[in-house]
Amino acid sequence: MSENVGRWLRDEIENSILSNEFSPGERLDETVLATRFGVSRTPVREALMQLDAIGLIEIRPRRGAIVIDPGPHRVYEMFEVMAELEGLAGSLAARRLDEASREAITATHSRCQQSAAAGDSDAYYYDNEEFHKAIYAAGRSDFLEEQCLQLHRRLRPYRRLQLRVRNRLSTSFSEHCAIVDAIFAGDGDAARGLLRGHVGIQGERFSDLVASMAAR
Amino acid sequence: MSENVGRWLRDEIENSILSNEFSPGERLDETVLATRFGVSRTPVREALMQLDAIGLIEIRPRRGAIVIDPGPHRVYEMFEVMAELEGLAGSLAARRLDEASREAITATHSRCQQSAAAGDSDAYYYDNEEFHKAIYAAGRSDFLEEQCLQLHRRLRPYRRLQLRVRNRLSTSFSEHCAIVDAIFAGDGDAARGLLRGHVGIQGERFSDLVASMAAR
DNA sequence: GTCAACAATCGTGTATACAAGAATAGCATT
DNA sequence: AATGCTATTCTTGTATACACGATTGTTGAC
Repeated sequence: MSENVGRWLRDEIENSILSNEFSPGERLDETVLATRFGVSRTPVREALMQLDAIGLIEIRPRRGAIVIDPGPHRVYEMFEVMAELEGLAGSLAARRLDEASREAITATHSRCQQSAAAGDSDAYYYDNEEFHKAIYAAGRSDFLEEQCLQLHRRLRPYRRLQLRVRNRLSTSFSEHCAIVDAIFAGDGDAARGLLRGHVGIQGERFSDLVASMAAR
Repeated sequence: MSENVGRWLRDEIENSILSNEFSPGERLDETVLATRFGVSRTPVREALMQLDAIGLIEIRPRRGAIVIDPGPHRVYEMFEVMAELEGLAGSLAARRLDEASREAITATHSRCQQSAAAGDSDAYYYDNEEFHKAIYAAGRSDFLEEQCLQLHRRLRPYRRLQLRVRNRLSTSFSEHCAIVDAIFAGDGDAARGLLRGHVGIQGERFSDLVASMAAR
């Protein structure tokens, strides 16, 4: 547990939302949360205010907090921005690559290879995250890295849904290969384009997403 | 004043920070703020938590809140991301332009022309903001628009500093012209590239920024 | 004279009490 | 029976009280 209850609650509730324990549209009652976590309403309120500021919930004055439901279209927009940011990170990584980042990317990439070969979708889900985080870090822009990590978190549930789509696993890995090649070759523009394509969800992948969102 | 004191305070303190009334590194004492605004500590704390979540201040547990000092390098990184996001907005705008957005861009653009011609740097500062906001809106992506607006806000003080640089006003406006042409021509890639160049601060413009930041 | 330890003070973190607005249910009236 | 009004209840918003940790100042020892 974090140093103060407020932050701990924020993380706790945030996770509950991102893992769909609190469904979109659901009302978050301060008193209920307070008793549930065995604290007073004060830290609960502070956690909620932060989640509101981040954009995970909406606090309607005098009417309580509800979990925001992004809806397919907004999720698409979020992936669109994510693709752009990752593209930037990739292009920076290609230009600024140092030994440590190179090793981190290689390591996570080969772990992806293993889980892809094993067809282990859960393992790949985790390794894939680490691979992308290695690229964010390799970009050597603290601000960009933070923005990427934040959006990455918010998109986590939908990414998980996506991996369930047939063949997505091997497709994803071969895209990773091309990305790694571009970055290691120092080709920023190529890395940017490949990452944009890899992260963005166009065409039928969007309908896959909509379908899997509706299926929950 | 907003519906509840907490939000009002958040906006109030946020503005005070962005307008440099609270300098970076300054300690924000809850009690002092509470008495200053004539409220209790509770809404002050809620406002501070939100500003912490946004990234404007840092709350160190049991040690109070301080205004974050981005420092030249981090500001550069923020402009880098801003450039990327605006580039995306521009490319979307070029593809999705409708009549209303076209008119909004035209209107704000011509207002920029007037203040640039008049050499009125303060007026240009304002009109420039509206011009960029018109492009965000024209992209027709709510999420992207929100992200752009938020970053735009945070970069506001530095943008103002930049305009003080010699000749920046007319240079800026001629760049606007090219951007408008590209968007109206439906050339997304061109719009993206031009906006990236317009917003980003490379080369000597970065040293201009550092110099003006140090001069404060 | 300097450094360390202890005490006092100040400020944050949490709980609780109180006030005010929103939702709801019951009653009356048409 | 349906609709509108009122009263009650429930939840949020704000204030205040209390506790605990951090900071700082003072005193004593080396």
